[in-house]
Amino acid sequence: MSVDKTIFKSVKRQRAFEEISLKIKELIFEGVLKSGDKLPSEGDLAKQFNVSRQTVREALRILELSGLIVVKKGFGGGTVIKNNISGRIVSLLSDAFRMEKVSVDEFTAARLTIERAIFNEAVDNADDRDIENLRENIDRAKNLIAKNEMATDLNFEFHSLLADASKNKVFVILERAINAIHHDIRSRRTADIKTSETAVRAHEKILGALIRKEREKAISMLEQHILTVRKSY
Amino acid sequence: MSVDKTIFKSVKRQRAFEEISLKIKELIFEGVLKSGDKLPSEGDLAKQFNVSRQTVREALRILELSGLIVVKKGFGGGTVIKNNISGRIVSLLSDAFRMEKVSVDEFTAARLTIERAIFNEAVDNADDRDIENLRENIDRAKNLIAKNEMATDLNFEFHSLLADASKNKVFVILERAINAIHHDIRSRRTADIKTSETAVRAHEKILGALIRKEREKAISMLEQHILTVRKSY
DNA sequence: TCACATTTGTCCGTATGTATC
DNA sequence: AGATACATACGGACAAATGTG
Repeated sequence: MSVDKTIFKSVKRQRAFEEISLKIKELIFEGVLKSGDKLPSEGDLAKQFNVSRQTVREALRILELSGLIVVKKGFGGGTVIKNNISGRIVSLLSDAFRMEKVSVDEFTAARLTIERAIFNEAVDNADDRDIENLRENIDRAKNLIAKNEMATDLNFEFHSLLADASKNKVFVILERAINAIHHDIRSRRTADIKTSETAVRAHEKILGALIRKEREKAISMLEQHILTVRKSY
Repeated sequence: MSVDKTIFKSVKRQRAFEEISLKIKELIFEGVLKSGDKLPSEGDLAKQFNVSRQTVREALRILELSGLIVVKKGFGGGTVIKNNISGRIVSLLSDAFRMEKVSVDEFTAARLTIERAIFNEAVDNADDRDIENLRENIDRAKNLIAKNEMATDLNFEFHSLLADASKNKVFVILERAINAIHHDIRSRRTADIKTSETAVRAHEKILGALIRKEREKAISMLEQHILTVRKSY
């Protein structure tokens, strides 16, 4: 019997900066380096890894583009561990959509699927705290609109809170990506306050259905809501 | 009425290498630089942009991590435009799942959702060529198994081909990510040929249902198939 | 097999910019 | 305002890889 081919993958000799970025990455994944921790300065890292500063810098670029660190210059600056992977995913998805010319319809179809699933899981797994967060989101949005202000960010947040309530981290990640891309699409057209208001009303109904665990009814409302938003583009 | 906050985003002064990477990126998106085109050497780029080679190199690292170029060393080497964005997305999703410690059950739940949606879309949109590719995949897998060899890669490919048939590029990207992560999970346990065989038989039935457009029946088989695989972990 | 040219990979030293104290 | 500790950027050099003649 032949051996699984995949064990031979990637024998390509690594470049020094790749090796270094991988080493630091492992330390982050293992929890040795936690969010907020500061890495040594470029010079120190160069000494420790016994390479030049240029090599260290390229390794840091990789970690930056992987959404694992942020770099600040000036006094007290330096590289700090900070998880921004989902931000990077969003950025790449945007690129992919531009390159592969993904249409808004394709995006909407995928969004419908995922939001449906999220709602279904949320019905089963939402706890009191989730319900409270969702209700608070709606209240704050309504207050803004009463003051004749847009509630865009809160309306996006509603869907993220639903994802939280699903208790599935995959959905949380995917929803974050969807939100960011949706935000990107939306920013290209002029917004009006009426849209915000319509959205909040839909959210309120969806929350009610979630509490009463009315699956079918809520999901068809959710679909309606998403398709209404899509039409406005 | 208050103005949308997002119009003020990112006034952060760009670093030179960011500016350069952005400029090249735009040329790629505009189609001025096409897949297969070779960029000038690092030295030439440094002269043209009037910066040092170090700066150019960091810009190239960004483009590399963005899945837009590949770099080859030595004579006849250099930087070539090549789209590998989805590969990068997959890699980042894997990172995100590791960071957030996504469980196999969470992953399986999300996978079920997406594969169900893919199959549904595939029923509507698959053309003759898709069917042919799926059938060929199964035939080749069966041939391997007849020779007592594993058909792991082909079995993964089957699901990718289904995603292709859905004609939704978002699903194609998501399915690739699922495959990569699944592959990662699977590699941690010993594989046996019986699993390959079971999978191919399931694939064959699913293809049959796809051709006959038997939605419900096929989807429940698909679910069964995915859950069987999950149990083996 | 062996030199050779080209291009990336890596190193060192130095200078400048920048945010905080 | 000035001292500081960083990142950012520059220039020149050599090492390593990789096709070609």
